[in-house]
Amino acid sequence: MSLTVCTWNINSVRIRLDIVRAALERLRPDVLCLQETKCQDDKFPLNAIRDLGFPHIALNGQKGWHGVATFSKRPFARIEKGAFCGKGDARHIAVTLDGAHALGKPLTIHNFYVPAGGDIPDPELNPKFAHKLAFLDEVTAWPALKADAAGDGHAIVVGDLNIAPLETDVWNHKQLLTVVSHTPVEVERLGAFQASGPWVDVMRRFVPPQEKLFTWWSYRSPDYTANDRGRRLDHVWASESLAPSASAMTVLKDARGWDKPSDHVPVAMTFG
DNA sequence: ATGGTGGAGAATCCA
Repeated sequence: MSLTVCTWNINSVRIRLDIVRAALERLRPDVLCLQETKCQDDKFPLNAIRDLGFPHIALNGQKGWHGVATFSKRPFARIEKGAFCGKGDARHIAVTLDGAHALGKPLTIHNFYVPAGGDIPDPELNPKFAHKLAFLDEVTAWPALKADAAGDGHAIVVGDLNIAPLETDVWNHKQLLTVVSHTPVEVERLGAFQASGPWVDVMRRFVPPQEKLFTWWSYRSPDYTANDRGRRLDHVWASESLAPSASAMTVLKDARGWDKPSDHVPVAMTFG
């Protein structure tokens, strides 16, 4: 008995239902967390998702951009939507499964879409970068999240965190030190967020920090396989109580080469 | 130093 959680920045859920189906057939998750759904809740393809075997659907969407959604084979005992930085941005949803599953305890899954931060890595010059840092600070200080990490149940943080923290999380560490997603100030903020749980970076239990590991390849390159210029922007963190149960991981790199791909690929983590 | 591509949704804005 096990439980698999998958996270994927889908970059528009409505135009990629076919590859959502394909990824589900490959990964067979119990829970799928999507980011960048780019879909208002009242326009969400609920029936298509139910037909894929996910009767329980939690939405936090908005028109045009951002948006997160979590689908589950098991019912939700609780759904919570965080609002950060005084904005109405749809960048978080948390669901709690009761203890009637393989892990035997209530499980809360936080699904995040952290602001990308624009192009200039200076909060004085670039309000988007300032927003990214402020968002991370607010999440780090969020009492509900810390309580989940330290609570009696299990907890997971997944999502597009838009930061590649390790040297091996980017194709060229030195070259990307000044590129938003890998700058020291962001990496420090992400580290503070991770330490606030504390949360365990379970992906790196399967691929050691000495080895490169990517989940995103830019659209702005004609061939994503050329020189493998990727970054690890998507993450799975587990509470300390849950981390030892992580038993398998798949980064579905093939998905970057599918028809009409997202620029991110799905990451599936099995527990138990 | 720049531009490269892709989605939303109606001109750019965002990634």
